Amino acid sequence: MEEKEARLNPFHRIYHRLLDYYGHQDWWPGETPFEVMVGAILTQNTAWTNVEKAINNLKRANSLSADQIMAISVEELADLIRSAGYFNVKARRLKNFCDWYLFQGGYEQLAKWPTDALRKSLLSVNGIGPETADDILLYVFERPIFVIDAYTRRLFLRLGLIEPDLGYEELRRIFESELEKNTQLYNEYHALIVNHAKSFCKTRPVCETCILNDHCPGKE
DNA sequence: ACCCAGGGTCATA
DNA sequence: TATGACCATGGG
Repeated sequence: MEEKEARLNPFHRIYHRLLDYYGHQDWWPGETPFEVMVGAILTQNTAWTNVEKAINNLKRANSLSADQIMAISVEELADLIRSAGYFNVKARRLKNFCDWYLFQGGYEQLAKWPTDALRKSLLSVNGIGPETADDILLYVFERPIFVIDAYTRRLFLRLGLIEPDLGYEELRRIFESELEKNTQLYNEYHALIVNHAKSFCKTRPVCETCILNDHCPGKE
């Protein structure tokens, strides 16, 4: 390994290895900010492929807007997002979110908010927890917030870089203090972690930590 | 048939 | 504050 890489802390080193291996991810998938926000709610504990179908249904029904989601019944909405799982819960969550979103004046108004206030307000919506809020803050409002998900936790635990029993906010604080506060960096990093988790033992002939850790047990 | 997926809420102790 | 039950589809 080059001398340059050796100077980086582990959190930077893993980032560069992932980026070298998988390349630029161009996240979040979605054509509009609103679509990204809907996707963030629909993908809660759910495979993305199931979310894509739900979003396509909403598009085909001309319902992928806050106004339309508020206009149709919760049953109708649940039917459209059926493939995303938890459809009754998520239909209510989408309505809760759209109600909040419209009341706050939509994207242009929300974009003016300071990050702390915006995060608190997002978390006040029933159905939006820390990870969903941070997806929206990072990928829609382009704030330097590091998203912690189950993959991040698992990977860095296996790499021996974090303790097992840290809470969401504690982990976020660690990542945000180990890395410079940079929206593009956090955007790419989270996307790389998710991509890595999906492909490490399926399409790639390596175990999860092989390409990231010089002492990976899977390397024999 | 089983396991997991880009979580979050609510009831209970 | 800390667990556990619950939500539910679709692919491996």
